[in-house]
Amino acid sequence: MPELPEVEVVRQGLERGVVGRTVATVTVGHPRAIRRHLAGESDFIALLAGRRIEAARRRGKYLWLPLDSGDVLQAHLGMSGQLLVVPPDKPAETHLRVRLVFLDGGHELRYVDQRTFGGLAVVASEVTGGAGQPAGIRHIAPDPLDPAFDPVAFRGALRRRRTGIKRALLDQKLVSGVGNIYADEGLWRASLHYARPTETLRGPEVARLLAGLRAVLAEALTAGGTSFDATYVSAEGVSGLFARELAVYGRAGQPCRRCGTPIRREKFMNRSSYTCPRCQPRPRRARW
DNA sequence: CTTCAAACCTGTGGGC
DNA sequence: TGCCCACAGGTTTGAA
Repeated sequence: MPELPEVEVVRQGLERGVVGRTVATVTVGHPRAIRRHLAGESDFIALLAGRRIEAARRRGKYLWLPLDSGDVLQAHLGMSGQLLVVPPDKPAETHLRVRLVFLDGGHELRYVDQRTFGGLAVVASEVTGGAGQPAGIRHIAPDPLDPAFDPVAFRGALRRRRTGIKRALLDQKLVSGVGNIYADEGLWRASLHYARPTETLRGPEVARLLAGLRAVLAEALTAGGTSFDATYVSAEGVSGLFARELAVYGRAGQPCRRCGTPIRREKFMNRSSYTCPRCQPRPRRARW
């Protein structure tokens, strides 16, 4: 669901809404939402109660809140997760899974998730990580907008792969934050087909792809993210406006914004891929 | 080690 | 109205 722009919008909302505040009580409404917290519900609650939230951080699609205990509250929104900062008297959402009440009696932090693919966990922060990065997400690569992102390493890693370019873009170990929407949008901007074998990519093509990804991610972030419905909203419940800027995603049959050819939708990796048949011709050697 | 399909969930919308 | 299928922005798992 949420990709880099949407998750970053949530992070910014958490920075405004919960950083500097101290947790009073925690309620877990669905055990599946904290299944990654292996020690269980009572341990999860005990590690949060009385702790002050020091910051709101993100890597790729992962979020975490460093606590004054040295632990971090880690979150992944999965396909349908939301972290909402709402008044305590607001009625419970249908899929409310976890509720954090604060000592100051102000707005609560609620984890709401229809499908529960995402969830929360309290984990020890990585000692050597510097920024207190959770140990469990060390394998997540920097995102294309991160100063730590290394384009040379990215190109090398791509060339060593034996798969199609879109599959590689969705692999968070290579580059993070990119999901189905922004992979399709980035590939369209670079005029590359999703089934292009990674090992055949030339240097300029990788540079074009990276530039396309960076541009679309930055523009989407400025617009507050992509939101087709009320599932993808900021911590304050606001929908982003980037859906109307999309070039290919969800635009099957509509004219390509570059050449007018109707956008094509295909099933790929158990999901949909959108391409312009003219701007992004299928490579002779296709791989997926 | 890499690659890939299936599984994990709940809900919505379209066709009949 | 109801039923059934396809589909939804992600990650993990296990098999090959």
